[in-house]
Amino acid sequence: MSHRLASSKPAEITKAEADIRARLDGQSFDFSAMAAVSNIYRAATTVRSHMESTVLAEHDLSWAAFTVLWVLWIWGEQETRHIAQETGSTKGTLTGVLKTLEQRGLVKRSSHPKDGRLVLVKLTAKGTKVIKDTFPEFNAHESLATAALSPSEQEQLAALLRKVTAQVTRLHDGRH
Amino acid sequence: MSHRLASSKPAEITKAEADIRARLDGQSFDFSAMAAVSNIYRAATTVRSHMESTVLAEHDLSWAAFTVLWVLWIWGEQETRHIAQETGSTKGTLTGVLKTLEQRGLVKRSSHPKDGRLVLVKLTAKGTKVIKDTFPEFNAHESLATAALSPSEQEQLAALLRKVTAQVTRLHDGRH
DNA sequence: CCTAGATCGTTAGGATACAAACGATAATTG
DNA sequence: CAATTATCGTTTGTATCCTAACGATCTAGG
Repeated sequence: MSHRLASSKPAEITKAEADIRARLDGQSFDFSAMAAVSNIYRAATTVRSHMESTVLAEHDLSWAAFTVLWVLWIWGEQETRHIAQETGSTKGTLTGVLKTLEQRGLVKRSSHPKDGRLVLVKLTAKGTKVIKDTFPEFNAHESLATAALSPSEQEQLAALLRKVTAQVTRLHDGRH
Repeated sequence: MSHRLASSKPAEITKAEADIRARLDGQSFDFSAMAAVSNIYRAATTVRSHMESTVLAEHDLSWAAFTVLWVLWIWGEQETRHIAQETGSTKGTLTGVLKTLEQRGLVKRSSHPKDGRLVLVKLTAKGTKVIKDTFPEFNAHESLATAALSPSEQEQLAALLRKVTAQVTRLHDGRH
């Protein structure tokens, strides 16, 4: 028996909950919060590793590299700091990803004409072709991944997750 | 402007969708699937990094280490392969985590009496104390993280995510 | 001006995780 | 019983990502 808290079988979830309550021995705790958080994490790693081993591996792209190309494709030339915000990675990580992408000729870096600290990044023709070829395939796998949900459930899921992200961000920023 | 697709403001989401549809230029694609997947990933990294920098840092535990202690605490002595399944990490990763935990005196490894290939792992008294102290704090932060959702929404979220995980797992295993 | 502080991208170092190869042990098969 | 096959945990090599320190550049205040 495995993945007990992540199981989709109600009986196993109930069993897991009972095991946990027994161990906590009367202490109160928030089971639904725990179930929500642990399933967020598990779903994320499962989906990501699936995408990496299927679509992204075929096109020789890491998750981070794909995300960068996608952002540049949708919103055009961007400052590095904005790419970092959009993709949710740090500046340091981005430096490495951009270096790789530039070596492969998929993006082009240039310095900002007005502000010498900034670096602008844009897709090359080759990079545009790569993301144009990759995205439909990626999106098709996203469709498959969420195929067990109705469209309205998918939107509901996204809405719930946005609330969680916003709440945690608020907690984190609020401490400073 | 940042995190446009992850925004909790409907206007920004609509704007992002319009940008994407414009770029795709008539190609059909599954927007709700994309929104669901990208928000799963963003919520996961946000929550994880929050937990690591608050609760887990105080107790000097990594996310993986915490998960291992938790599994051992709830379900008692386990074979290594079962811990790997429960925590969703690979055997190789687990070897490293267990080595660290054993050096710190939080877990104890022993060989299976009947099957020499297997390794059994259990909490020490010290390890039990650590997880007993850490979990309530961790769970309190899980509560905070999901505080923007009602209890029923939290359960709904977990249920939707379980479906996604199960679906992707099915896709992945089904290919062999 | 010009100096002090802020901001940006890069770099360096460390932590984490995975896949593949390996040795040891069990199970299976003839 | 012998030999092949399978399974388990560990090791090794690689890739990824983060934090912190750093140099370069811009901005404000005197």
